[in-house]
Amino acid sequence: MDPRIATPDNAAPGVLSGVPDKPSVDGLEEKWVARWASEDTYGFDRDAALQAPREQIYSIDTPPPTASGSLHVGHVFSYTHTDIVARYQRMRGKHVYYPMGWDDNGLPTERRVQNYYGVRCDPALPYDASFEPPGDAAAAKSDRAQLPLSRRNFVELCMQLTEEDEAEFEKLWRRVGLSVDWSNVYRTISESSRATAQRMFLQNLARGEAYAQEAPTLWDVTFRTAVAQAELEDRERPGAYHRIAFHSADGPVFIETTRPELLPACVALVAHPGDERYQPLFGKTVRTPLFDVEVPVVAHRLAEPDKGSGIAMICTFGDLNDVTWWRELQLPTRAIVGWDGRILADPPPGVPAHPYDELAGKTMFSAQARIVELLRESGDLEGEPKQITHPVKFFEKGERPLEIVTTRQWYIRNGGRDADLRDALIARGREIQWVPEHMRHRYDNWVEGLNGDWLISRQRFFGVPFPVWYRLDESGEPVHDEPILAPDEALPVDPSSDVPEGFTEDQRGKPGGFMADPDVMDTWATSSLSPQVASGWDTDPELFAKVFPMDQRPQAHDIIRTWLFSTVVRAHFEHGTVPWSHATISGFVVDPDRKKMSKSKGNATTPIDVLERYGTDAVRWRAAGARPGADSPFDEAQMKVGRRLAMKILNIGKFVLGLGAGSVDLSSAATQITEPIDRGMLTALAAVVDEATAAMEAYNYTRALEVAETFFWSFCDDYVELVKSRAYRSDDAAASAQAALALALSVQLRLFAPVLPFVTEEVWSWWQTGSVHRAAWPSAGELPAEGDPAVVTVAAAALSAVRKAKSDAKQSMRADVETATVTATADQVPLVEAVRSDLVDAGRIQLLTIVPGEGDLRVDVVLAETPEA
RNA sequence: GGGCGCGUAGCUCAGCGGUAGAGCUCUCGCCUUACAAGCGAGCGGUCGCAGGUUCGAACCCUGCCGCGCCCA
Repeated sequence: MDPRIATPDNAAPGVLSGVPDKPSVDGLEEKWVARWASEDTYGFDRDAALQAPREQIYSIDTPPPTASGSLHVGHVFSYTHTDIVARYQRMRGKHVYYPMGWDDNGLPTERRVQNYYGVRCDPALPYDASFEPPGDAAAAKSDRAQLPLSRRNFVELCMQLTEEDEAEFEKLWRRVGLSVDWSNVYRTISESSRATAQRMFLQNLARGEAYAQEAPTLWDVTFRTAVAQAELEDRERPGAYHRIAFHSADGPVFIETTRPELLPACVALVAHPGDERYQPLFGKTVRTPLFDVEVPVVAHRLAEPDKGSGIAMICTFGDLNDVTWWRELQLPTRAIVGWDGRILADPPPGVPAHPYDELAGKTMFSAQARIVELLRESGDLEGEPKQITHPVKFFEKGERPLEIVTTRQWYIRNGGRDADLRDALIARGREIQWVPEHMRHRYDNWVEGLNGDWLISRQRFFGVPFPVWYRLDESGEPVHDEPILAPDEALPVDPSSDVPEGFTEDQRGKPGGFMADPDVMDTWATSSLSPQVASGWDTDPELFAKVFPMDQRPQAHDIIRTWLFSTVVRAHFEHGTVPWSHATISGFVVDPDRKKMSKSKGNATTPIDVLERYGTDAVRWRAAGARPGADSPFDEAQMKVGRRLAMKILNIGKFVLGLGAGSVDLSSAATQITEPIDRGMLTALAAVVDEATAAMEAYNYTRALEVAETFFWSFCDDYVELVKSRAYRSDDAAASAQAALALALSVQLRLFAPVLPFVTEEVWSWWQTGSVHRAAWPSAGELPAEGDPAVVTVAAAALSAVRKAKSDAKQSMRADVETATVTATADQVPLVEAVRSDLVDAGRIQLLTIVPGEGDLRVDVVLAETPEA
């Protein structure tokens, strides 16, 4: 038995057995986490839910945390927000479908495995069944020292490490008190998730919503993978404008460029159609310096007259504008940038071998240096390069500027190239209830700014492969136009080890044989299916029909453009609906400098430490103080306040139950409550219940907590102080107080239960059966409606005035008052009279006089003589 | 450059047309039989600035200034 729990022998007289002598918040997590698990308090009753009407179900599309990462206080806050809502909905009697997922898919896991084991994936290597990871991982930090191993071995390590990580995460989440149904956990890399992702992809493909295309693509040269628009970020980088002369019959035409090394890739010059300076040149041609290639001068609205000389070279491809110009003006392609970010060995057609050979194989940096030398020698560089800083596109996880490389990639349509689809997706956004409301602008903003379809293929290893092979023709070239798709019953497949029907493994990579599609899906392409994966689209259609579209998608605001949007796209195509009715957007926890807390910045606070020092309830209390969508600073002083509230709930519970409230029959309590102040207090509580309920319905858990808490402190400090001596007695007036205390405790424990699950459960367990978390959310109907709350406020004001007199006289609150004269308005006089006896007891007043008067309530106090110290 | 949000007490934030609020901090008290990891009392603000609407503006409107985030 827990030593903190008092046995009947040492329990205080009149206190229920099981109530500890000295309640403590410490140790409650261990006790209740174990009990909730063994009693399956948060289990989802599938059979009952299937019988229930849809509105009796509440389903949550929990964000699967990145298993390879580590959790910080920010995660604890946002997951707590969701849990508060889940607990509330459960208490409202709903079947709460609240699974947990792990995102163990993608680049972060790859990197973690590389660093943890000191290995790297080399897809060319064969599988080694006896492979054991090196024990001494720390020694192998540098890229060169990493041990190469096959893709299958690498993926096995990914699976292994993420499983360990996930076990740790689960332990932490349980300690945080998440009321997740832990029998329902999914992994984004699991067989069923892979099957879902592949099946959904094939559906998209069959309906024409997915397609492959050879096209210029933003390319990270470090990771050697394509990246999507959503993964871009602009960074300010130094650069220089080079003023370069193109040659025409009428003399030189000067352009200014930050990328002179792309000169051999130039296919045209472009100026704005309204730019009078260049009107005469439109439709004519000029010749490039050094290479002497003839290129047209064209007009396009995207050219910026006030940038540089107002005329620019179009290269294939220097930036996204080049891609637009190339596409819209139907220009030729002269690609010179390779997958490794170096200049290709051979010049594009029409470009002379010399001086191209001076650049071939060079990095962009050295190529630029060399071409500047050449231009200077030929006299085509005018003046010195002008240093500037300008925004350059980067992969958000990358360290080198992106290049644009023409590759074959898979895309899903997202409205970036289709106005009708874009409008339909914006309309979907309007069907979603956003919390807070203004977050929908982020969505609209993003969808309206899309400039291409969603690129979903990545040239990586640990992810869901495309379930596709290609036949190889007689010369060994893949026939991309006729992809071989995996049959539905075979999913999930790994085309790099599975063989398509009609072929044998020894035909892999041979002319006349086949090859696998080498790519894996982008992490968002798989996580965009979290509602389908979590709800059993692929595994439990009956359940899926019941819980989808889901009720809530909780997430942070930084991934509205990625996770949220892509989820909407997939549901729109597959189901013709939104994926959920509500999107609840939590803010960040920021450090004292208002910087987002993140592990990479080194300013993250480890949650376990905070949870241990202040207790889970204290941390959850602080989390609940951060309103939906609002960033909130991490401040340890606030945790202490939460801890104090948790302690207070334990203490008031113990006290109230000890006063006799523990033996009150709650079902008939209302009939025993006769004293005006008791009825007034409960009627005030009824209003609090209504307000808290309305706030919770609007997902405003902060407001719900605030009203409950304000009431609670005044309940403890004023009401309980006023009635406690009466409650000690054994007459009808005592019974009234005891019944009121019991009702108030029951209601308040339930109001606090979603935010403070541990202490409320502890106190509940002292006198009730079952879990408070399965009890009904309180309703105003449980409480007397006709009491006058003003009785409590007037009595509290009078008591406060008496306290002030004692405090001013530097006396103990126990000091006797000889006379107290309350001056109150005519309306208030009967109210004060109604609490006369309680007031006299609480204030230790020998003679209380109540007189009518004007203005605010006033109490004139004469303290009794103090005995000489 | 566009969008969104935010500027209220030293700090964190409520309030969003009717006499400026809470918690923390700070100060001064109090062994008070639920709680000293507690309790009581107090100090503290021209509500970013400037106009406007109104009998009345922290709140509504306009324009600035500052901060943050998202997108170009």
